[in-house]
Amino acid sequence: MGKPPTTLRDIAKSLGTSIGTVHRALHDNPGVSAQTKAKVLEAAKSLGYRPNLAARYLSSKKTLRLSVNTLQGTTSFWDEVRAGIREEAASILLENVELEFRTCPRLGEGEEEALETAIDEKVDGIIIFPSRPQSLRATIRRAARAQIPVVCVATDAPHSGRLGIVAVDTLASGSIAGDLMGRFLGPKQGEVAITLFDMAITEHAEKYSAFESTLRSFYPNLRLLNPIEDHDVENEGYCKCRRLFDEHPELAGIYVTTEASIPVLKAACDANRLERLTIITTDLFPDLVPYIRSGAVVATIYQRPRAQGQMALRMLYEFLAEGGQRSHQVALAPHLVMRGNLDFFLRRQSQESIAQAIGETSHDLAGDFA
Amino acid sequence: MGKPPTTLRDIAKSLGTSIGTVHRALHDNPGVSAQTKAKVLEAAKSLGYRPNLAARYLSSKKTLRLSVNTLQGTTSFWDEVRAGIREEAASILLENVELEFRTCPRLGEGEEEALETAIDEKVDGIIIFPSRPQSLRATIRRAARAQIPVVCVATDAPHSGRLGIVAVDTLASGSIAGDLMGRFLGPKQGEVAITLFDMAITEHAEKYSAFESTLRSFYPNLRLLNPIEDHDVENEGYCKCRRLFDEHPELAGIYVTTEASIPVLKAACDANRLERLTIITTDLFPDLVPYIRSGAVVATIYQRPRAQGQMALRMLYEFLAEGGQRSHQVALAPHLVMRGNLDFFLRRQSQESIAQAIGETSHDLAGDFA
DNA sequence: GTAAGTTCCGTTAACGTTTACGATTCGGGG
DNA sequence: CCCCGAATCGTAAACGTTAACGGAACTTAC
Repeated sequence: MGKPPTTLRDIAKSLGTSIGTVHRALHDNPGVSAQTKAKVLEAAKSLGYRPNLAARYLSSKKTLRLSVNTLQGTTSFWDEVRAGIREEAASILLENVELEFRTCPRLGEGEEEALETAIDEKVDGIIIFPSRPQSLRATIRRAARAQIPVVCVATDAPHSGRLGIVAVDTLASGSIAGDLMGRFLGPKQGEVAITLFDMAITEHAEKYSAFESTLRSFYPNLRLLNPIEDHDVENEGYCKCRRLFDEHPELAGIYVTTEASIPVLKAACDANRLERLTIITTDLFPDLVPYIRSGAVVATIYQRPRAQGQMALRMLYEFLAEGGQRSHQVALAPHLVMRGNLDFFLRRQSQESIAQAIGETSHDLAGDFA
Repeated sequence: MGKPPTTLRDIAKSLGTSIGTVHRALHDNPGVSAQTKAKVLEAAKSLGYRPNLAARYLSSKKTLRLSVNTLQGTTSFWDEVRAGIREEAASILLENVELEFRTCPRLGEGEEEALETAIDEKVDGIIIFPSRPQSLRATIRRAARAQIPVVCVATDAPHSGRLGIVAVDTLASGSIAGDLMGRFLGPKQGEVAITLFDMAITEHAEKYSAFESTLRSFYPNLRLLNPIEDHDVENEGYCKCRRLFDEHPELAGIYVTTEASIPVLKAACDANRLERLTIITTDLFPDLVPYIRSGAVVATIYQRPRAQGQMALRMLYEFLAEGGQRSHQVALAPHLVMRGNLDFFLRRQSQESIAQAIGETSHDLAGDFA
């Protein structure tokens, strides 16, 4: 418990060599024979050496450059993600991170190029939203080979060699939506629909599957229609939903998983179905607020963009700082927003943007500590 | 942007004095005249001096001793809180915190003494659950006067000079419960009950008020009965509920805010009312699981004990490390657990306890955050 | 056989802060 | 006048790591 930690000097003394050699060996810098290097590594392990980060930072003072490759976005989702990243970066005591934001204007537009320039400029780590996971896989691999850790946020890029992933738990999201839908609609027979971005994206397929399986096992009176894909194109979502409403005049509920929920709501409004539909949406942004307040949207599943950003930065930083042994799979629980607690979440968001406008992290007014 | 930060030496040079004097002045150590001290402080401010934490830690290597004064508890709630604290402490890169746990066996039993010994032993900071806020107020004041920051968790101790408070948002909890209750019960007339610990505790009174106001504004068909207080006494909760069920045979729903929800459920079971009641509970622990799985409890509002612990430790540490300017009022959004997403939360908890049994911090599905 | 180049390794000065110790002044009591 | 203590300040050695430099040994090339 109270043993002083082993230092480079301890290792050097135990081997009868010098501090410089030990340092070179541990960082496989050139200038040390394979034999002594092996000895050093062994001694380090057996003595339980762990680098003193304070000393390291003090000595080298090199800052970590992190690239944040995300989306402009049509809602405030990605602004919140970036705010979370900034906030977490600011709360690091050793102030040794520098953020570089590379923001794509539209879905998939130039995301590969942005990632490539980040790699070429030799940043120390990358946080990325891989909107087209399969087309980015090769480039993420390239980063991994260049020893640049990549953390995915919101969407995973499987088999890409990425370091980790932060996202909302799809199972929890889909099944809470299913549970609520089932309870809200009651025991009558009925049809339920779901809209999503694209079944080819793992997260969306999983949400669908969780929603479907919850309905099937607990609410067999409800029949789930085939999923509607909108590919984040406003018109596509609107048109498909209009047709859906025409073809299914008895539709009882709809779960909108897509980021672009407004077109769906517009379609429901234009089809004069807003009142008779039980609508559950995803995320929270200004345009959605009136629908929630009026009760047209009974609930929305908030994906906690800020927490996603915070966790992503934290994961990356811990890895870079100490070779982080923490989990690299973070699945956040979604939040449920309804009329009653809507103000709580709005207050939060606005507090954040005010604080951001002031330029620093949020201050406290009620601190009566001397 | 790229300016090197100002150091003690910079201040000393600008005043033509020495580094030692500057240091003494900044820490109001004895041995420096009032005049030069003022000059140093002014120069420090005007040069924008901020201490280099890495150097400070490297040089002094004193560790922060933090006392964690919580409850044994009848559920796993407080175990989770402590796990969150431990986890967050372990993730601090400079490993300079030492935790001392002072755990009271029962509610309010010896909590004042525990706090006093923590103060007397001159710990650097305290995380506390003030189960009887008013009776602890004086002692917390004493800590504040002794320059020991105190962070309250789960319950606030107002006007006590405490540094900060971490808790679940009562407004969000109470009103989401109200919203769900209203939607679940539908448009029929009906009576709804609520149980809580004690209306004298701010948090519980606020939850009641939020629940009540949500019902009143959105679901006027539901009538809320007077709150039932159980004071965390098993028998009291059970008996009062039995009487409630006898006197209100048409009761439609009940919101159980108390930590001890099992007695209430037992009462409902013994009164043969489990199926006809819509029950919303609080928190998540093993004994509650079968009720949720069977559908007897439609939903439970999870207070995120782990996140509360994490945030509390973080708040305390940031204050001690850098004089933390962050907000000292953290209100967490509660999580909603239902049949569908129950497994997600159970997986989380069990993984945590496995990791804890192994002896270190959680290596997997790391947590909930912010 | 010397100059130059390699390969390996030891030494040392930083980094910014804390802390212990030494130096200087000034007043006053002997 | 000398000594002592108090008050105020300067100096220097740590803390553990990095990075640059220099030296020794040993090869290769002329």
